[in-house]
Amino acid sequence: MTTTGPARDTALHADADRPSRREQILQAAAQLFAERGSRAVGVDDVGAAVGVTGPAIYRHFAGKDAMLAEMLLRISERLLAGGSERVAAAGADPAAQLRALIAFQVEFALENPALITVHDRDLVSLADADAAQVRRLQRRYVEVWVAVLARLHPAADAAACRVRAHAIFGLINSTPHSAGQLDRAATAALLAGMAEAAARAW
Amino acid sequence: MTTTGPARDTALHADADRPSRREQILQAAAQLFAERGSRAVGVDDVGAAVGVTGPAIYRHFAGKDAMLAEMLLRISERLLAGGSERVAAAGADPAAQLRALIAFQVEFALENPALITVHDRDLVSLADADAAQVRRLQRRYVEVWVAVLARLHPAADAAACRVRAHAIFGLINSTPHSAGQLDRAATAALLAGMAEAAARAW
DNA sequence: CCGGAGAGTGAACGATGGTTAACCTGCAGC
DNA sequence: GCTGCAGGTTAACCATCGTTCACTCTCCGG
Repeated sequence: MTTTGPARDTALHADADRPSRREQILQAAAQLFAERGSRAVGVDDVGAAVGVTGPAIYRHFAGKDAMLAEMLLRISERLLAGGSERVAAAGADPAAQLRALIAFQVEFALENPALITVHDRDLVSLADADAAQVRRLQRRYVEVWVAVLARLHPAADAAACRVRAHAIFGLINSTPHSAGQLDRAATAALLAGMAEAAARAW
Repeated sequence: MTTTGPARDTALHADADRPSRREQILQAAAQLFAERGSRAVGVDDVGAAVGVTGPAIYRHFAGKDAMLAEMLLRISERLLAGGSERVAAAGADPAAQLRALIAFQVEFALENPALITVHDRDLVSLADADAAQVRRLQRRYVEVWVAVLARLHPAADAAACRVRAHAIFGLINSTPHSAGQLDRAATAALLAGMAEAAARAW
């Protein structure tokens, strides 16, 4: 197993638009973690996926856990930031806000099935402090949804809205399980329709 | 083929209503696997959870993988059998069949959150042959749903129904994420309502 | 009373895999 | 040209953990 040509080129004349080695590692790791689970993936595997040996990882990350922690933190941050942003941009109508949130989540899930998979499968593999941080971010994202759902269901209490939000996440985040069944646009439309129906039910 | 009858060996012990040691182990393992992930749980942990040492497990299972394999196979079998049964008992009306399937899945998910969690998180930790067997059962269960959904949406093709089925599973199987928010009955009603709305959307 | 099977124990073995150490290399900038 | 740092490499270290082994101990059937 020797290094192939292209990996060398990027190291030589650091192309600005080409992702850095660090980003390559994170992306490759996400893919592998999603396929086999983080604990079943060795540092050597991640290295091999980007054309280096295992210990080279330690030039870019403090360790395997740090890699996973950064991965999950980034996902949670992207979701929270993106969700908040879309709601703010959707005006004051809760129905429009809901549609914006759904569109965002569907888009994210279809664009990053590996991240979605790792996000909830490997949270338990995190050190306590990191897991707590990720959960804090997740909770805030959930509350963004809950705020919108609460305005759509004035009679429902927050707990019910939370259950509802998690259910919608589960619905939309099912994409890794149904990959390759339909083309992207059709899947997006179907999931968005289902999510909206589920959000409004009762 | 180590699948023996349910509680046959309880006859050996005086108190027959207590589950056999083998069943205790499976149940404790399911709980631990759900909490930390199967690869993070040691044989010693499972043993300790039922009051024995690690190696004692080997009196009841060929190994750790065999334990996980039996766990996942049982879940898949229970789902397939239960789903098929409920559909058959629901008569010819596809709407009634759908309600029966939803009620069954909701009931199962609320009754066995740990099994639901392990079922889709630790499938990747299985040996190839076992994983293939589990996936075969899962596929058959999905097809039970697809058959019902296809009759509700005559214009939709099988692929769309499959996406729909996975989305509904995701919705209902979100229970481990929203545990403790509402009481069981309220959660069941909410999820069933959302699932039905999602199933009928468009 | 006796012997065998089932169940459990503590100790040891071996593989796996994360991490570290020591060493190499090639461009950057005085 | 020297020097330094960024990034890689190989080899070794070490902890963890699944698994096996050689024993007990305790029922129970004959």
